[in-house]
Parts: sequence; structure tokens; C-alpha cells
Amino acid sequence: MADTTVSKVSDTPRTSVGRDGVLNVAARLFREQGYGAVSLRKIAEAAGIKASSIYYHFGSKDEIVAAVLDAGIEAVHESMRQAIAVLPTDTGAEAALRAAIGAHLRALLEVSDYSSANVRIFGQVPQSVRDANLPTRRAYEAEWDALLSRLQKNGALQRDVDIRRLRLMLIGALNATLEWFDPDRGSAEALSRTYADVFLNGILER
Amino acid sequence: MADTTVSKVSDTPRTSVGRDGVLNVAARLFREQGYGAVSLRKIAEAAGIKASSIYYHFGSKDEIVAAVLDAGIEAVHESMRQAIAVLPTDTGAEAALRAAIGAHLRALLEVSDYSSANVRIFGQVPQSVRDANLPTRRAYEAEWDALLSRLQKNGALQRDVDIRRLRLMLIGALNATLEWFDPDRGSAEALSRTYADVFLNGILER
DNA sequence: GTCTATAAATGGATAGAC
DNA sequence: GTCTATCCATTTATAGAC
Repeated sequence: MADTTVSKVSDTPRTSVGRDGVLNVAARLFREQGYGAVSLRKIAEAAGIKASSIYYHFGSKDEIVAAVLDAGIEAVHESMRQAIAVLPTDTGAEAALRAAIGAHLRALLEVSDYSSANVRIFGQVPQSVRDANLPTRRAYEAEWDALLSRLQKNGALQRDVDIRRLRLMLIGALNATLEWFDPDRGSAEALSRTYADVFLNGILER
Repeated sequence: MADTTVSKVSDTPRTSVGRDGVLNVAARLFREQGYGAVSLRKIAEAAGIKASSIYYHFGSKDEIVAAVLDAGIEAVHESMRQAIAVLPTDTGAEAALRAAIGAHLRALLEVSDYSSANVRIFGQVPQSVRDANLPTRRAYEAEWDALLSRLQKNGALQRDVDIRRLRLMLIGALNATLEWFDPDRGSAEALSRTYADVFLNGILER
């Protein structure tokens, strides 16, 4: 590979991959191949370094995975928080829910290797790694519960549905799109509209 | 372990685990721990034999996994087919959909280690194994598409929803329950009713 | 049908040079 | 921050005895 970079005063050597470089590659490979199929050698090769060099940045494979999982929740959480915060104060319940669904789905399907990697491999990593990710998850779940509870108190949602169960159904359904979503068959934006339609109004003709 | 079996004229030696014994253990372990975390040694130990003995029944680990995946789809397919077949001929669209949802969910959450293992590990196995499972999957998907199309032609479902997408949303949402379902918080039967309610009528107060 | 023994490959991880 | 070299555990799979 020829050196195409021009001289800079930057302190960071251009040959350095760095912690973030390793993490970005790891997130992509975990999303594509799953936890068990991705070895440190694979990550290193894709990042353009040797496997042993990874241990300068991380203490173990699980430390890498843990960092990817946390960043994945943070990304989708931030996406949702932003989508809600930007709404006018007089926004109705239906529009707020649509915004949250769209934010979650876009983060998952378009924006973040970290978020999609999280959904894809969470069930595959060792228990200790899952446990380490739980606090971050709980915070995101609380954000959803707060939104749903607010809508229910407003009278927009049926009063007999259990918030926790509704959140599990909703996020579970959205995350499942990762297994079959194909951008050639329609955008994430269009898909999020369909999901909102179904969850809000159902599929029965009326 | 003491031998508690009485003498029988059976041809099958009581000390033999057999192909089915290996397969049953494998399905359970795959469901519990995922594909990558389950080695042939683990399967063998849980079955009470040595790892090398497995090769008398199967040619490779992937052959075991492939058998588990196929049996998993067969089980849930049969569960749904049966639930539909048993309905009176004058059953309405809503009740038919509820029956299918219930059958899928019960097979997944209560009946079959094979079905739950399929959902859990399909995304973790090598591409060749996934490909081998595809024909069986397609047949089950076709069953759902046939049901949904029939309901749509009857005018029970909205005419503008895409059948394939609806099936992917529905099955994806149901399969996702595997990650959080807890029988102590409510039966699979009750959960299937909630899912049917949401998909049929939505969650908005009206 | 199951065993012991072992081959061959691959995994995570460490030591020390540059 | 990255390298080479290496260790050690574990994996899938095979050979041949019982």
C-alpha cells in the first residue's frame, strides 16, 4: 500500500490504527459474523495489524466486546433522545411514538455498526459480558418506559396494556428487522412507518 | 449411576444413547448456550458418552446442527398446521390468525427445544448450514403467506399491507419473545393473546 | 455403539524487541 | 503502537480396539 498522505504536524502517526480503529473494525465484524466466528486474528487482519498488537489497547477479547456492546446502546439511545427532544412541545402522542420508532430503526439499520452488533451478538457473549452491558441497557429501557407511560397517562394508549411488556414487544419487533432488512426493498424510513402503523392501529380492516 | 432398568427383550441396549439421544441433548444445549459455545465434548458429556462416539451417528458438527435446525422448523410448522386444521370451517379471520400466532408461540416457548434452538442459533451457524435449512424454512413461510393472503382476500386484513413484509414482522416479533419470555410472569398462552390484540387492533385508545 | 489415543488446526494470551 | 515468536488450552475429526 503506497503512502498517499501528505506531511502533517499531527501528533498521531498515520500508520497507527489505534483503539478506535480496532473497535470500529470489531463492531463491523461482530455484526457481520457473530461473536464466536470473529477471532482476534480476524479483527487484527481487517484492521491491518497483528493480533498481539490488540493487547496494547485492550486486555482481552471480552473487553473489546464489552466496549462494542456499550457503544451500541449509547448510539441508539442518543438517536432516540435526540428525535424526541427535537419535537415541538405540542407534539401529539402518536407523532412522538413514530419519532421514537424511527430513531431506533434508523440507528439500527442505517447508522451504527455498534448498535446492530449489540442486537446481533448480545445473546452470544459470555454471561459476564452481558452483565456488564446491563446498566447501559436499563437506562435506554427506562427512556422507553418513560415515553410509553407518559402517552398512557395522557390517555393516548390503552390503559390496560402493561408498559414493560409493550416495550419488550416493540423493541423486540424492531430489532428483529436486522435479520431480513434489505435496503433494496425499501428504506428504513418507510419500514419504520409501517411498524408504527401496525403497532398503533393494527392490521384489521375496519 | 446405578442401573435401575429391568431386563427387557428389547433389541435396543439400555446403555445406548443413540442418534436421537445425541440430537435431543444438542438441541437443548444449542438453545441454552448458542452455537459457538457448544462443543462436541459438551454434547457428548451431557449425553453420557465420549465426543468421538458422536461420529458414529453424525459425520460432523454441522450435520448435527443442520438436523436440529430442520427439526425445529418442522415442529413449529406442524404445530401451526394442526392449529389451523382443527378449526371449524366457519372460523373467522381474526380467530384463525389468533390460532396461528398461538401455535407458533407455544411451539417456541413451551414445546420444542428444536424450534427455540433454530431461532436462537440460525444467525450463528456457517452459511452452508443456513443454506441447507432454507427449503424447510420456505415451506413454513409459504404456509403463513397462504393464511395471510386468504385473510386479505376475504377483506379481513387491510388491502394495502404487503404480505411478505407482514409475515416477516409477525414472525420476527414472535421469535423475539425467546430473549425475554419468563413463564413466571405469565403463560405463553396469555402472551399470544396480547400479541394478537396488538397486531390486530393496535395499541391506541379509540 | 462406544471406547482410548492422537492428529491437525485454531483460539486467546504473554514476553520482549523495535 | 506494532512487531515476532511462542505457550497452552481447546476444538473438530480420524484410527483402531473392544
